[in-house]
Amino acid sequence: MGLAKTCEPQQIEPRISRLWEDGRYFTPDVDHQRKPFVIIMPPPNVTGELHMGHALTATLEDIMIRWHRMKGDAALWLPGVDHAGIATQVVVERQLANEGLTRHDLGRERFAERMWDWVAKSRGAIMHQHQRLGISCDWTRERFTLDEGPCKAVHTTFVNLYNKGLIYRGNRIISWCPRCHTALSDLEVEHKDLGGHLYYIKYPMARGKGSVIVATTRPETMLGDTAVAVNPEDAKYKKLIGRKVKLPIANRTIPIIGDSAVELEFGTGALKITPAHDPVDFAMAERHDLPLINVLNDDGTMNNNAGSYQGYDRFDCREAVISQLRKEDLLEKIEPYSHSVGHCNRCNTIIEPWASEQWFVKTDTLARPAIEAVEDDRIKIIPEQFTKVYLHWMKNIRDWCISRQLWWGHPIPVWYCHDCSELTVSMDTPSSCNGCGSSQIHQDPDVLDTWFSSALWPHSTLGWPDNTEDLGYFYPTSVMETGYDILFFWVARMIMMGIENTGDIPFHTVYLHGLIRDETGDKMSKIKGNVINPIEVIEQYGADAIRFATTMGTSPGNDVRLSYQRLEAGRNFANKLWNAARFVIQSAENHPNDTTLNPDSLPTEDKWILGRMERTIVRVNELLEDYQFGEAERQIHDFIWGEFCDWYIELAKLRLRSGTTPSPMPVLLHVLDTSLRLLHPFMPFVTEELWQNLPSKDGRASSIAIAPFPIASNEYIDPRVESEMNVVIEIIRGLRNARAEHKVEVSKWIEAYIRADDESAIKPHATAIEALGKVRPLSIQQKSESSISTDNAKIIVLADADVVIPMAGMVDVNAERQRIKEEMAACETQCTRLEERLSKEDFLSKAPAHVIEKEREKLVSIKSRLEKLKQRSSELG
RNA sequence: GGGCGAUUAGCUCAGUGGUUAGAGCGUCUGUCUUACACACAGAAGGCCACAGGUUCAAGUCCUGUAUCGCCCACCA
Repeated sequence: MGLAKTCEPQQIEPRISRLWEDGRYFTPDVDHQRKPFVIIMPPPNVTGELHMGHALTATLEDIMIRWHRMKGDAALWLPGVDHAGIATQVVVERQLANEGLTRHDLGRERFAERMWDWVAKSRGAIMHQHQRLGISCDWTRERFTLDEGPCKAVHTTFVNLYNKGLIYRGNRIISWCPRCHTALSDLEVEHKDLGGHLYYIKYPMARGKGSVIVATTRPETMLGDTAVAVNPEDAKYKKLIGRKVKLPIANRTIPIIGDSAVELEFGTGALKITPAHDPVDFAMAERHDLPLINVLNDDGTMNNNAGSYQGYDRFDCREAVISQLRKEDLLEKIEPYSHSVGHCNRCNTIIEPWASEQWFVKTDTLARPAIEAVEDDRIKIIPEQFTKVYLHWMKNIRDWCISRQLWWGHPIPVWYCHDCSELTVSMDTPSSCNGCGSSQIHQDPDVLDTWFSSALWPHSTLGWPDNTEDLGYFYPTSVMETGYDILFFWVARMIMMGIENTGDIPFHTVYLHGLIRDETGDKMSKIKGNVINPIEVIEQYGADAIRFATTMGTSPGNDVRLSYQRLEAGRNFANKLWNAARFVIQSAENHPNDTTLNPDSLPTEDKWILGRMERTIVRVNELLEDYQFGEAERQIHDFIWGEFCDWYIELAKLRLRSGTTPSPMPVLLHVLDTSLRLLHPFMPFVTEELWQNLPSKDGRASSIAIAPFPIASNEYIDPRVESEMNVVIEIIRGLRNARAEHKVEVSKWIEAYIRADDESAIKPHATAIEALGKVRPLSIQQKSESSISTDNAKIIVLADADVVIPMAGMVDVNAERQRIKEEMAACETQCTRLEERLSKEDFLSKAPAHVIEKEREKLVSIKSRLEKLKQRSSELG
């Protein structure tokens, strides 16, 4: 049974997946004889389906892992999924909403059951979708952030950091999402410039006349004001410090304080202070010992501190306050004002700064070694420009709010006592208070930020805090490959926590890829409807095509615009390879005895393709070492399509048909086999399927996935062979060019003469030139035996040989004269330029010898060409 | 307000100091030539954003400018 005429991924992929699964090729053993190469996969959220970003991540990581596995390393790629706190809770809450329920209707326990039902479904779906991409990770080691092991790691870390004073609880300003009902870290707040207003409000002096005018963008927060601040250097207000103003609407009296944080130039120079709802004000309140008045509920409505506005939504309250102020003639003016407003990065709701009791990680101590690790190059970031970004963030890091008011996540291992103020922080559930021994204790109801467990991922997945064999062998890991958008969220925190927990860096290299965008450069989003679903694409174009489309020709850190054209290009390349292989395999069936490659008697084209392949292998290995996957892939693509298929196979066909010896069969098979192995990390399915169909299987690995990656021997790299073949290729191109230019019918055979300086270099290729240039007969002449009639001849001048094709009635001698004239002019210009360069003292003394030599050779060849052009020109008269 | 990136063919992008700057897609001309029309053959198409500088040599390094994009930042 032969191969299908077209590459059909839908037929191939399931079969190959099974082959890999049955072979257990992707589960490495701890083997101290071998070098480990380890990637811990960024765990996708258990929110549901994979998107294109995951496909890109998976592809890049698979390229690295497959390459190292083929090189003989113990390649471990550990997959997993993330419980993804808010994101997943939102998904399940939305399902409940469809049933007319909220999580409160169910209660914590039943809600947790729903969550785990969802996880079971989603976790399997993610694994299945990943497998369809053909990725070679070790599913036996798959982890979930809420598995027992990672949970133990989380608790251990929390307890350790608490005991070291690096985790603390405090009443501080945090960003609050009124829709998610939870605190967020600074990173989870997205700042967007919004067109708003700046409201100028009069605060009348408590005693005497006059007022102080303050400017604010959020007038509703004035209900929580506890002071007005001015700059002590401000001549205008200096004398007011210490006096009091009457807070309108609330009818409280609040002091005027002096603080240098107030900008003289901004607004009116007087600042209303709302410590419970603004970070700057909060800091100022701490300095001046001002009271905090919280006026907001957790859902963004006003609380009982807002007096008559209690129950108002914050934005309705703003309107109401403004109209009341207007009534009282306390609104000086309203100016349009564009400013940056924080939004929840999950639900896009405008966040509120809100003073509340939360847990924090003290980051400065943790950041120091994380900075050093990157500065002294123990951790290398690719592309390099992100090193600066990382260091800048790390050096300005602020404490990390880790408590979330959600029901889904790692519970905080802290218990409060009803009878005393002592906290019990413990790995295991305690039965009594550490301080007074009371059994009246209850656990903190909050959970940890999802990124807290993610920060431990590289070591928690390998078994930490237990001293497992995997941890000892596979940690530190090799490469952390992820998107640049989570450099701070994840990478930075993994470095801090990895060093803190294990004393060692979590990975040696950080490879950051760009974002997948649509063909117009927009981010893909469900709302915009421009999402390309990877599974649909796999079904339509095949997994190899999607892998090709997302990585071919891309470079680290740069965004990828994905289009259907790119996907088609991937599919087309797979099909091209498929058919080339099909040709080779079928030919091998017809020539079963031509199997041994004899290096001593190879024709030029054999040596040429082997040499070109070796060059490709050298280059590809260099590029892979250097994390230039897109460029490596392009090199392989260009070699397979542009050299192997376009030239070598075409030349080989002629020899196969005529039965010439030596047969090209061994070279065809060798180049195909090597090409498949070179390409395998990039396009695993089609290469495996074809490799399984290669005729000789003696002593070979059972899967291309564990076959050796090609290494160049440099045996066949020979510039003389390359230049000889280049002449042949140029002659053939010239002939085809001439035919096309003169619209000679494809079926028509024409005569041609080649005038060559070195007849012996061309003679062996005469048959090839005849066949591929479709000329017959072809005569090769010494340069001296000139004088070919030009009246009815079309003349083509080639680099190192002249080709003369007599074609009665088809010649335009004038056009040819013109062409030659133009080419001569171009040659002369270049000649002059080269002569100038070669006469410059500086060039000769400073440029490296091989560059000078090259320029000299170039000059010689151009001069000889010029000679030929002159001769031709004179023949034409 | 700081920082980073981009600017190369009609479009999307490679190009990591050294020939005449490349690829895919698109366009135009031919061709179903026994591996492949998801293909083959050929062609057209570039002041490498702009201005200076360094260098024997610059798309590539430096400085500045412009446009676009991104990240960070507590001026209400």
